[in-house]
Amino acid sequence: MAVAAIKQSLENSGLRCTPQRYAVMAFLAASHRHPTAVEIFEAVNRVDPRSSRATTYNNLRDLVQAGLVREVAVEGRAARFDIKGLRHHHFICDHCGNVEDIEWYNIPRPAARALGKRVLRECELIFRGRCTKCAPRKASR
Amino acid sequence: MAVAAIKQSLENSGLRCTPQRYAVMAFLAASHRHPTAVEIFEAVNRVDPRSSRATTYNNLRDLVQAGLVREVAVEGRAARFDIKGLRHHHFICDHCGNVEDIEWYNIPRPAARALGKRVLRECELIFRGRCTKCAPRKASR
DNA sequence: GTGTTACATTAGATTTAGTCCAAATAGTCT
DNA sequence: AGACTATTTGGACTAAATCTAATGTAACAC
Repeated sequence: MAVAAIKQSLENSGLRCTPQRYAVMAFLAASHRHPTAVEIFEAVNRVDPRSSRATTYNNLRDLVQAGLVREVAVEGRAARFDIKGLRHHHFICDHCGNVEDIEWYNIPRPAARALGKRVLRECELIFRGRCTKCAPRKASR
Repeated sequence: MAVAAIKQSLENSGLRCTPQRYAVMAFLAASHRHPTAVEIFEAVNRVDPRSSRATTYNNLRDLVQAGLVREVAVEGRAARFDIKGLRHHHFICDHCGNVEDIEWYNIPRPAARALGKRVLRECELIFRGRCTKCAPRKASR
């Protein structure tokens, strides 16, 4: 993702493109993993400009709220973050907790009856199992 | 779920049916909501026998590991637990964080190519939006 | 029954993840 | 420049969950 593209999407969302905010976006765009907030905080602080922990969390919250970033909750572990580029599903490794992308494909919506009066915003398919790295080993947890 | 049925499923999983463990299962079986660990802990402690916080967490961990209970991580909130009865999907309310069941229907598996060497254990469909209680109100968070 | 062993429970300290706060700073607009 | 608002900051704080080490309990063999 180019510098200008990040700037653009921040401004389109009514968010200022501050150095700290930009750094979070740039790191997420460059990373193909799904880092935790702490990983993002540390990565940003390895280069200038520095960012405080609170700012990293604030920015992640704002970016999620603006719909630019997705937050993925993982059982028993810290949440992971993911820039919203191509649509995709998620694979969560039972063993190491890493989140990986699975190529998008359409899934049928639930019956209107099953949904009732609920207002559906989005569906998300989550696969669980062993990632490539953890697959060959014997389960140990 | 009957007393005997709970006992049975615990023993089938190689878990002793201790009073504390039983109480967790019984509460989950009786509850149609998806309580958090703290809610379970408090509910169990309103009746005898009491259970410590650590025990509640231990038991939930064991039950999840045994496949009798499902843990649902919710962004920015405590995890919720769910006895594995009828298969179902989940609806998570953006507003109040409550988790509700959506009637099960089959979803297509990902292409073998997309999965690669990963070992798939299960798929889970998560819907997000507003639950019936939160739907009519204007968004406030 | 008694001993042995493995499984469970407990209270409380600890860790981890994340939020809150009030003051300082930096953009943006006119 | 001056006014105004968004943003950042460090540090205190909170909530969720885990760890620890001591104690208790149940099951099985003898």
